[in-house]
Amino acid sequence: MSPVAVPLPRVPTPPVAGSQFALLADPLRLAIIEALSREQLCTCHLVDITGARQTTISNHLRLLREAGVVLAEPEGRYTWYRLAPGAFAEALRALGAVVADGPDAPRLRPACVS
Amino acid sequence: MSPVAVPLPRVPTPPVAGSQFALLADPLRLAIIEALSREQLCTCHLVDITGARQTTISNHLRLLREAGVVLAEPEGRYTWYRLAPGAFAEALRALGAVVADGPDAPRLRPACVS
DNA sequence: TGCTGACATCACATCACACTGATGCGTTGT
DNA sequence: ACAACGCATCAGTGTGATGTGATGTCAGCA
Repeated sequence: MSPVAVPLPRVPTPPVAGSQFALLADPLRLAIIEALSREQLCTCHLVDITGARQTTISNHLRLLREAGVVLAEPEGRYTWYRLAPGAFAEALRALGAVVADGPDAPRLRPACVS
Repeated sequence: MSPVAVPLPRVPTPPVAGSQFALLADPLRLAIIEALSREQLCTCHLVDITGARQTTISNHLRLLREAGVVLAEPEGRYTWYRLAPGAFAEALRALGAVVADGPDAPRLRPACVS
């Protein structure tokens, strides 16, 4: 590590979008998110649906909770989970800006006059 | 459980969507993708823009190429890169199905009668 | 009051991924 | 023909993330 050396912001993208994509990248987490987008569920339901172990589900739910994309509502012995309102809106916006189903992007600059 | 134990498809999501999210999850790759969504570029441009090393950029471009989301067009000494048409459309569809900015999802089943 | 069930937390092992340096290849220019 | 350049590939390394088992906590019930 250099002593000063700020981590270097690479491109004008809200960094939260990248971390939201990371949340969606794991297949088990994506299954959890999709299930929660259809109905509120508690942990044991997700264990049944996905076939993963309770500890694994709980770990992923903690990540999703800390990222603010799911909300936990303890109710007696159970804990109901649901998607937070506006969850992944940032990722959707960033992805929409990229997909751009128009014609090919132009070549704005000459080849490598660094 | 069946004795043969097939790898167990977890949820009816095209698995390609998950891997597309994985491509978007890395901040450097996201920077490359966003840059290519605005204009076609060759490797050296991406080295300039991102500040990463040429080898690193080349590695990421290979991943993006193999995933079919960017197209390479060699032209003499240079290689122009651009986003493939319809790249990340699968991810956009999957994400759109999840975001659902309506009211909260319902509780369709009782708590944990596994 | 003691047991069971739902869920969270912790420590650990494993594994995949990203970065790097060295090297090779094809093209351009002199 | 040789050098410089753009770019790809390869092998090595370190780090972070994921799954797992053990354990702890709290609520409900007999």
